[in-house]
Amino acid sequence: MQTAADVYPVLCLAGPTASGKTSLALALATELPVEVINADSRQVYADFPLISAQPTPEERAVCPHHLYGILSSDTQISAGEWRDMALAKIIEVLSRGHVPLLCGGTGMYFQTLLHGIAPIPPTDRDVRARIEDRVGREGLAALHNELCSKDPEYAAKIHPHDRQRIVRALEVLEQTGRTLSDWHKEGTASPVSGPLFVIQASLDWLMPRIEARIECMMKEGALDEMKRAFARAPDPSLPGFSSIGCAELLACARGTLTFEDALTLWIKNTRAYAKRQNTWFRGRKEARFFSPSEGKRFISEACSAWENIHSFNP
RNA sequence: GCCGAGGUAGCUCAGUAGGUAGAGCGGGGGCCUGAAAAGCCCUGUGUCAGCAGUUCAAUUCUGUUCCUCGGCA
Repeated sequence: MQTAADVYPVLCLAGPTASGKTSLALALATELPVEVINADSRQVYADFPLISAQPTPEERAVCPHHLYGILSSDTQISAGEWRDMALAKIIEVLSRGHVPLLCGGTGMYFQTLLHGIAPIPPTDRDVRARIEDRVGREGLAALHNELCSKDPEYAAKIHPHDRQRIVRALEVLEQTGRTLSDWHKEGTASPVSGPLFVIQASLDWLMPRIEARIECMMKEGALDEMKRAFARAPDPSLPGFSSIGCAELLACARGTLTFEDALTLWIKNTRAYAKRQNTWFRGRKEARFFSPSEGKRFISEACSAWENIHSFNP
């Protein structure tokens, strides 16, 4: 049973890439003593401030920002690890009497923060590598069959081609001795609560902004940023390199893509990503949607939401 | 102007030994419990360039017109 003191209030601002989250967050900072906490799985990497569209130093100077550019490219982060870091930051911000504003585009991160995540212990990288190796030798179908007999409940939920989830399920089973579906039945209550504001922007509206942003990134040295990161850690399979744009820029640097083709591909992939984000957020029943032109409404609703929360948590 | 190769889904192309056609990409829709900017699923009727001919039947054969791309002039 949770007491009121165990509930940590937050404000959440989500939306697809290039929908204007950063500027809205800063606008809110003029009304409330906001501290922004990053809820974006790519903006945690220090080597890619430009490519992952982290707030600029000028933007960060407006109010405190947390969890941006904190990891090296070879460091893996998981949704659960992010949640633990974010929770620590939230508590810290609240202790200063400030407003934690979670801001980002990673739907799953908001999900884990607001609704919790199964308490599965971290898994060993070697275990996954071994299972991946088996996929290569025995074929995915064999491992899917294995999952069907060992954890039929979870196997029924995923597609036989879903390699990532098949491997994950077998890995958890091997390491914890419990099935994933079993783990998922554990209570996942979260001590964090607050409104989830979502910018709802159509792809038609987003596209010109995405194009402009990427062209701007190119001008501001995205290619150099990638080259520098690569010089520091010359392995594009490292976790930090999975931002959209990295593979495209790397191909350009290696000469397998022209500058123009890399740009086109980067834009295309970003569009597909924005589409997926929209699909994710659209399905959140607790979300409070607003259009990009309703920034003022967001500000006032966020302010009154915070006031309400505060009357319960003085 | 001549010779050759082509004109099939938004794009790149496959194909039909004559029975009105299919992949990839793109687009659209969706899923999502620790890699999530990841991963995965569903979704393709288009005068098969135009016209005429042969045929029960032509996108497929023949003729012709137009267009594109090479080569020769």
